[in-house]
Amino acid sequence: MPSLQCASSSIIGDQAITFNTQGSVFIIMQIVSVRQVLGGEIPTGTEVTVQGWVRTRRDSKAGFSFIHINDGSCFANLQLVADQALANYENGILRLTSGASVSCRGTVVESRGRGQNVEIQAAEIDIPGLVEDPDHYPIQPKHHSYEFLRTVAHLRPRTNTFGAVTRIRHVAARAIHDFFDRNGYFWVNTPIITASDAEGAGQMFRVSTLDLVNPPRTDEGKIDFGEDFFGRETFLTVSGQLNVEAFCLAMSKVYTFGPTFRAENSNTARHLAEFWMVEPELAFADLGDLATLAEDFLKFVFKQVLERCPDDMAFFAERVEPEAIARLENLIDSPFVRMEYSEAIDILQASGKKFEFKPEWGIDLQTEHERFLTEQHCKAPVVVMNYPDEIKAFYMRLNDDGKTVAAMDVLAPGIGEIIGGSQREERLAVLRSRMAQHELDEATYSWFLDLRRYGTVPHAGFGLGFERLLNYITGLSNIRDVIPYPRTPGNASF
RNA sequence: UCCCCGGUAGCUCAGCUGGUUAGAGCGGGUGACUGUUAAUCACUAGGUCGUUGGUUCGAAUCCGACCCGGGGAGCCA
Repeated sequence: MPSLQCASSSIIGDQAITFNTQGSVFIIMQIVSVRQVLGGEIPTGTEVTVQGWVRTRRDSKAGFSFIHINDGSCFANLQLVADQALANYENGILRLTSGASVSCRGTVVESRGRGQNVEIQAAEIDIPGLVEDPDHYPIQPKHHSYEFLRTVAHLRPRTNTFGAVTRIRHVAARAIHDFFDRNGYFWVNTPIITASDAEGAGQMFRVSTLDLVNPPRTDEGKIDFGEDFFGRETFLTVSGQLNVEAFCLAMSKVYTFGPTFRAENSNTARHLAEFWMVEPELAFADLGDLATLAEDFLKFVFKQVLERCPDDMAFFAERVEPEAIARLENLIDSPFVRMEYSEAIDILQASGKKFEFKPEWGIDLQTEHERFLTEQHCKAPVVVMNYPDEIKAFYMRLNDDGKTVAAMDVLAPGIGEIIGGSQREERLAVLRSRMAQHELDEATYSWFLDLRRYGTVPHAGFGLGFERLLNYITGLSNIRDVIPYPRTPGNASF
């Protein structure tokens, strides 16, 4: 609290702290977090209450026990020293096992052991909940496989790994909002329920209140969605882009950040049926502006995570991906590699590598191609720009060459496509002809076409998979390990 | 959805060219010891070997089907 220099008092959660003009701290109520104690915010000699869950307990026959607790506030555990003189020592403290909850009143003291600067000399340890059946409690102080932890998604927040993931996820989300806020973007909450299929970005989940067993039928015997809740077929959104474009052409700089749904039968470490997507859209901008935005954006988020989560990142570097910190630092310091799609194809063809799919102008880049470019050729994230129009969506802007569109993908080592974006086709006539090519019904998109009729401007935007970003930051390789409750084909447990 | 690999104690795994009572480490319990650090040492409990059919005198082990998980691919963020 050194930054607080004038007399003041504040209440944060359950604690009330009063400061005098000299900066001394008087604590009235003293429920504090492990982070505050270990961070040196609480002077030694102060009586406090700390609360959390037991990680390990060790007993000394000299008549006391060491209890390590974690409350999620930070990576590190706090050591409680419990003397046998405590009233519930025999019946309570000696029965503490991993996972039990404790509330401890005690004094912050300098530690007499190594491994921590301070610890709590307990005066009283309340135990709201022991672990029943401790020999079957799944979370032990040892290595667990990620596969196993997914089967206990309700308990894995208690592990080092998932605690770190949760804190980093929070900080990254905050950083995303901060980045856009500082750069004049407005957060637009686009609808979750939608009647339009955004460019066929993927299979959609149907939203309906019809009786599935006996639905109303039209005269032709088809299901009568006119009788459905919204009077038409509706789905969960696969992208907020089309909706946010309308706000872009009024607010200039906007973004969405929310859940997105894809009913694809994708069984990979990179796909979820429910994930969070960030979609900025900026007016009066071209593809180059967009690539710059993507780069600035990623660098800002990475920087924030490194600054605010050093302990968590150190853990991932030590246990998961040795390069986790170094590669973020390198990325922050160096410009992204940008290349034309045509150039990427040339590089792949000249590489002499044997690919399962032969790189040829006109095909979409395969995972093996992306990996070569990011992991071997550039050893850095790569922005590939201007793809053949046949392999990209209808709304992407047709380039003057007539055969490519102003699309870009940001590819990250180990993850593949982390961002996909484009400059949008703002010319009404061109957009209509591209819609015709894609056999899209103009009536469905009439409002989207209006945006080109009434004060159209060049604009561009991208989509970023939030969980893929977290995979890249943490080095965790499976997308199911960076979201609290993963939804994948055949699995909606918890 | 396709290709490959796997499912043995609460967890991580060994055992699998078929053959007595299926093992280890961690975790749990008991005890010893210690300002301890995923402590250490001793003892101990704990398993219908994914499910289901089949081959065989005999199956954790071989074969089929199914379920679940992992890796890779496609689709994409």
